[in-house]
Amino acid sequence: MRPSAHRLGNTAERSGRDRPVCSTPSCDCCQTARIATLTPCCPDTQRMLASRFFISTLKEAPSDAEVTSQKLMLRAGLIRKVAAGIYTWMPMGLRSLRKVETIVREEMNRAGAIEVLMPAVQPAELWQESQRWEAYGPELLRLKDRHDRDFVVGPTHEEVITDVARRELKSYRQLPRHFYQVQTKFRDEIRPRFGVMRGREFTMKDGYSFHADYADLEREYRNMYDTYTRIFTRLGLDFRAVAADTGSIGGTGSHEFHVIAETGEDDIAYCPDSDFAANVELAEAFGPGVARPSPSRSLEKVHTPGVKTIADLADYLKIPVETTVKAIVVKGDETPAGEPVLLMVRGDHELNAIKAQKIEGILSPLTFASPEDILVAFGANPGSLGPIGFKGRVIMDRTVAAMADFVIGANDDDWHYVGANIGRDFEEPEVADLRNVVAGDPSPDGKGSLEICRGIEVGHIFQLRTKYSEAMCCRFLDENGREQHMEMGCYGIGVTRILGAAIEQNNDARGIIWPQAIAPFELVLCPVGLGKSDAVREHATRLYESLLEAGIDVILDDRNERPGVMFADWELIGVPHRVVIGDRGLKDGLIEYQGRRDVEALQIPLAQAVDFIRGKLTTAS
RNA sequence: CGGGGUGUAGCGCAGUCCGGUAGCGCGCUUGCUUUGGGAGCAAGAUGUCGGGGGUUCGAAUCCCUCCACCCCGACCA
Repeated sequence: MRPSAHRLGNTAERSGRDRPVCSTPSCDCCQTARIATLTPCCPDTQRMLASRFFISTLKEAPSDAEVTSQKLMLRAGLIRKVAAGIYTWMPMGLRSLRKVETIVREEMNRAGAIEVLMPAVQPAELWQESQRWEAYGPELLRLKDRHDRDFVVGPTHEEVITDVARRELKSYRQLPRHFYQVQTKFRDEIRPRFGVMRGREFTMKDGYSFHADYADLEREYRNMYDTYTRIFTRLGLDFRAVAADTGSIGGTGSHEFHVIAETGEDDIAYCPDSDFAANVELAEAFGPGVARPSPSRSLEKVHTPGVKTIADLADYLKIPVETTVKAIVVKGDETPAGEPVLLMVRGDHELNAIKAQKIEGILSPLTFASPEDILVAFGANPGSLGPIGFKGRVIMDRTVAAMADFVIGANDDDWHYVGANIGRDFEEPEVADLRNVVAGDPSPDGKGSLEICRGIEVGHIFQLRTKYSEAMCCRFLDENGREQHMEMGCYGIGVTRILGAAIEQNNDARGIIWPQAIAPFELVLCPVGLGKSDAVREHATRLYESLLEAGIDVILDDRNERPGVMFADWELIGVPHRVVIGDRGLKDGLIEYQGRRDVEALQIPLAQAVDFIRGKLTTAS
């Protein structure tokens, strides 16, 4: 430890202690230290004075900030932008970041995972071995060292960890093993956006588990599902585990963990009455579950001049959109390729490309038929298309299958049919799930109906199986002495993104409202008139000491700012609890407490302050 | 990468069309007054006008070029 003048002059105060500590936060020694040296005056306590900390708030956000969390993080001085998608974590933001990391580590350790730290820069050879050197696009940041050897800045660490595992784990006796790390990743996103929510450089907790058989992988997968649930609960976030597409990674099980927020990038369908939740693109859409009514109207061709869209049509005919049917023409993949296929979806529903392209005979990725092909096949242009008179393949959505007397294009420009009926007016088409689910649809698990909300993906767990162990020869000897590939699981948490998501979910006009568990400070103590009132100074100091002693993560705002400035700063920063101490209340022996979400402050007798605050901190989330 | 837009003081912006010695608000510095919701008065400091090239007596302004950043589309923690 570096000796400093102010400490040496304060020996009386530290007698009886091993390490130098000054006894009051606003003592002369600290006042001197503030000018004399940057060494913290009390490095061995949690002591935090606003005057020694770094607070840098902005009244206006930089104009390139887009979303709420980004603006607030910039304004509150949590982060500063260095380049597109690359940020410096300022002291205030770092405190929150560390708290998130700590919770993640505690729960990962508790779940039996073991921490490692792998390099950010990795040799190209490993990526070539897993074939991802080619498979990964420009998102993978590649670089050369001075010897002209290829490296990447790791966007993820499957290769490195698999390399570790194949060198270290030889026997089934060493399995299972779960290694995790908290590391900086780099993904050269085409379009970094939304501040810390989609940065290029970001912190991620990534864990990789190795198993002797699939049953054990499944066991660990459930263990991680529970662990993630515990982590996001402790973080104080409103979240949902969502069934996800296994995508190109393959494997059977995959869940995303989403923080629920209006500004999220993903649509999630969930059932309020059960645990069901899935990406809107993935949730199965059912029909109304009732038999198709029999036709009650005759088919009638009506003139609809200039009507091109479903909205126009409903508007023009003054009918509900739900009585119309949308016709979408896509390319088939059967020979001859590109043969148009007609898809029918109810007017107010949305075609789901993922579902459609999975249907046999439809070109994947889903491709719309060209206007020329449509004209040839239908004799009309988009806007007036329908199944009546069309000779090709027709597939209708389950909901359409239960409709009668609907409105559909007449395959004649500017004409539609009303009173159209399946089977009577055209041949019964194939039925498939073609659309996105909407709010009110029955839940696929049969327990009530679905709601739609938006979410921010903050975690993802999936079963890799043997994809990497096979590609990289990661094998072990089983109890029969036979060589086998390890089963692998992979579990990620977007640590930096969590902070953005937490703010998206918790803010108001004044600023951030941190969940207590990840607030940079739990409590701020604001003395009013610190510079001119001895009583305020004395009581604030004493109360501050008591709060520290009670183990509370408190900062004393000793900047001697005007109250308006202090309040505005701390509300922007989002500290969840505030205590104000001033002459006004002190003359009646009172201090003031206000929670960040509270409308009014409470007057609390000074004598009960610590107990009261402790109570508030333990009951708050 | 394709299409659109913006670069002027630490932050937010005006000035550019129509060339003539660069401005406003916030912030910053100093002094005095103030001190329960982003203080008042006074005095100050701060700009390669994104870079380079060109046109012109003269360029933030017109032309060319490069760069950075942002917005709209596919990826992902």
